[in-house]
Amino acid sequence: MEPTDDMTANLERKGVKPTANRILVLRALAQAARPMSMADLQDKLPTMDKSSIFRVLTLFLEHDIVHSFEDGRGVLNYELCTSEGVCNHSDTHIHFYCESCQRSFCMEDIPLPDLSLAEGFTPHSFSFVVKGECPECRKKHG
Amino acid sequence: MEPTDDMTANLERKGVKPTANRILVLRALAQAARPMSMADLQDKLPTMDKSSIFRVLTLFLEHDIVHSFEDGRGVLNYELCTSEGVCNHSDTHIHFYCESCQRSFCMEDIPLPDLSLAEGFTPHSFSFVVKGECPECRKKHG
DNA sequence: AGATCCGTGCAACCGGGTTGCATATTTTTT
DNA sequence: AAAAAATATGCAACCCGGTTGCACGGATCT
Repeated sequence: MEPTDDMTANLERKGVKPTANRILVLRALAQAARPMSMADLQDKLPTMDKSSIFRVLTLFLEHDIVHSFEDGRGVLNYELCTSEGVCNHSDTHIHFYCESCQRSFCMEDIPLPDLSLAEGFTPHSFSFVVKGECPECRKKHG
Repeated sequence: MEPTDDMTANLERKGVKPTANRILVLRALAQAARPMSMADLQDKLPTMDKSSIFRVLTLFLEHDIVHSFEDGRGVLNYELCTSEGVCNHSDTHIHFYCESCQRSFCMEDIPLPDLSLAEGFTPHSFSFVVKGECPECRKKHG
């Protein structure tokens, strides 16, 4: 995990004032190294109010620090944008949702299939989720 | 639109007793010829209670009369299963969600891209949604 | 210091979805 | 046809994720 100094630097580089709460959220996301829902973050950050987490995430979204997507249940998940300059937006990769442990995974390596839509439909973004069982759960009780 | 007799026959063939409410829901879905959310159905069927619509839909799901999927906002949409015997489940085609008019469309003709998941991930179902603008909205204010 | 701005917590709200329960309505039994 | 059993419906209430109004509190500026 990155030390707090790096967290601070990251936030400042993206134009966000590094308050205590913002560092908490950023660190939680970095530690998880996996998309988290607001509920996940509330569990992990019991000192923070739900609305504060929400506002920090909203701010992070606006500043391309995180991106969000819906997991298989219609719940928003947030994950850190990886690359330095450009945000690795959710519409550039597929997500896997484990129906057993309710966790989301990024399938960064799998290329997005390029599909040709019907005439007249203008795509803005994509949301591709594969639901199933993750390797860990498969081992445990597969 | 199908006459009421056909609606009744359809329901009976799938093993569902054709009550007045069930025919109403079935007809609404058939008329729309497009996925509908519960909210859509509540608008279209003001005589029916929300919970009744919900229970009819749940029943229809169990009997492969409709299938459901999440549109781009995390809202469930329901659409009639087309083929006679086998249900044309949601995971067999892509959906398009128009961010302008909030309607969902089925892209039945577009083949599902076959993607190879990372080792150990077991897929059960897919949810592929493309968000953007539909032809109608594009014309109006595109 | 005083005035201002911004971040935060609390409570309340919203909308989609879901359930418990009591009342209809239909079906079965006699 | 009446009584009993089973099923369908409406109403109200609830759950949960997400969101907002508001007032307090700490930081910033001059």
